Amino acid sequence: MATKRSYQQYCGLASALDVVGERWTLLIIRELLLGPARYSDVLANLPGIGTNLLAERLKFLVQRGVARQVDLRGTGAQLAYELTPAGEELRPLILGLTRWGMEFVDDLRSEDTLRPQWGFLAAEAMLDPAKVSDRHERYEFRVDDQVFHIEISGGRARGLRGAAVDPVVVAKTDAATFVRIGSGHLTPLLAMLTGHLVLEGDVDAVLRCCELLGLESASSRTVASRAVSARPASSAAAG
Amino acid sequence: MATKRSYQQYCGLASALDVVGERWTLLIIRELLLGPARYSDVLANLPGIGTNLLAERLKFLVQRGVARQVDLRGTGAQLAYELTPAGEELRPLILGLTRWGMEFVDDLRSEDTLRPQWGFLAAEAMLDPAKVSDRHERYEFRVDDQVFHIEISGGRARGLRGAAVDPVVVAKTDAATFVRIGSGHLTPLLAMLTGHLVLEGDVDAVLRCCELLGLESASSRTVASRAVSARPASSAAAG
DNA sequence: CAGGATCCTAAACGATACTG
DNA sequence: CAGTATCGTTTAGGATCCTG
Repeated sequence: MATKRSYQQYCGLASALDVVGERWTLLIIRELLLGPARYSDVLANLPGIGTNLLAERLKFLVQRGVARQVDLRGTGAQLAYELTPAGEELRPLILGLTRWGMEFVDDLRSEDTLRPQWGFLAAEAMLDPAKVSDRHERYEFRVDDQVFHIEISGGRARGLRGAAVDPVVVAKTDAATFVRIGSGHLTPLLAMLTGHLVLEGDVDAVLRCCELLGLESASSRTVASRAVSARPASSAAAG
Repeated sequence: MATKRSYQQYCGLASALDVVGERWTLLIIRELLLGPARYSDVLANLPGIGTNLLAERLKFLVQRGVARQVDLRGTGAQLAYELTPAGEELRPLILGLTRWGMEFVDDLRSEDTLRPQWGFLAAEAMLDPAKVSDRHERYEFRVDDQVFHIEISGGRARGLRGAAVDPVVVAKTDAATFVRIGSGHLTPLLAMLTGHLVLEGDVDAVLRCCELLGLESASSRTVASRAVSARPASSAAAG
């Protein structure tokens, strides 16, 4: 039994951390932010967590009203976990942390776990609300086998899973390249030149898309300015 | 030596948690959000952390560029830690977590740690940017020995430490009452009636202030609606 | 006052084995 | 598939003492 450890501070932050501050918990919630997921799906995306720990965390999150179990048996799928509204409220915070953490992403090591669906969260995190154009258009992303898109409408942008209807930009890439670009280790230009990124669509639309995501599409200033925080050299290329 | 454990995931969130996801780390940063603090100040506000762990965490945060050491000797004070710009970027996220965690604040237990300066963060977290009036005015709070205020100006609200110039509202209370009100265990009205809160100033200004902080000044709906998420019964009253 | 060294305990980890 | 139970190993957490 988990002898629930608490900070025992009369403070909102400490209480929040008593609920979601333990190791693995926010990563579990990240998985659920992508939609309902089965126990084994979550387990597969969190190498090293151990079955008992995952079960305990999920149970605790359900108990605290952050997640709930849904029984989809009958619809083809079976048991799954999903976030409650209280859990969904963490989305902007987790996206903010994701964005903040981009600065600390080192270049890919061989032992790193990588899942294409994380690209969806990365894209959501990178969206700059202040840079949304007033057009109505969609940018589609195909990261390995995952397809998602960003919809611009009414001056607001939002990320959606699945293919876009009539996208003005389609970007095809692999998960490693996607995160490399997001973390500033690679520019879209360089990724295209090395064949890791294929961009289709109107040039101006591509530029708007890069702008929206805070990417310097052509120059390499991004790499230069971010390199300060990390290592001296790096080796690229991945399978 | 701390054999830094990492999630080893190529993802912004995992990287963020590798930096600030360990136990105590965000609470240390909370302390630094209130301004530069000495080692022993932080230690005093985090009962149970252990000196070596605090030293290790601080060292790690400095190493990762989230905090830095400042030498204030000569100005009367001495060595202190403060946040770097990268650390300051966590402010909205930590305030968001603080707000989110308010729902999970149980009523005060005798063993809970409580610091009046946390009220400042709580107030900052409760500020609803959508409910800022277009006036120019200041609300002052005196929580035990701590004084801070909220300044409304140009349609924006911000929290500031210290006394306000010409405040339209002055609220005097103790730290426990302050957090109780913020977490919905108590209404301002009830706190006044029991003598734990003294409000001075124009009635309309008080109402605007409550509105800004998301407080139902008169009704008890707040308590009723929040009670659902927690316990079946509760015993109030404390010293 | 700042923080290093030590020691012990309590968790987390990872593997495996088991159950409805 | 969705967990529970157990166990050996590792690591973090916490208390205490010590030093510059």
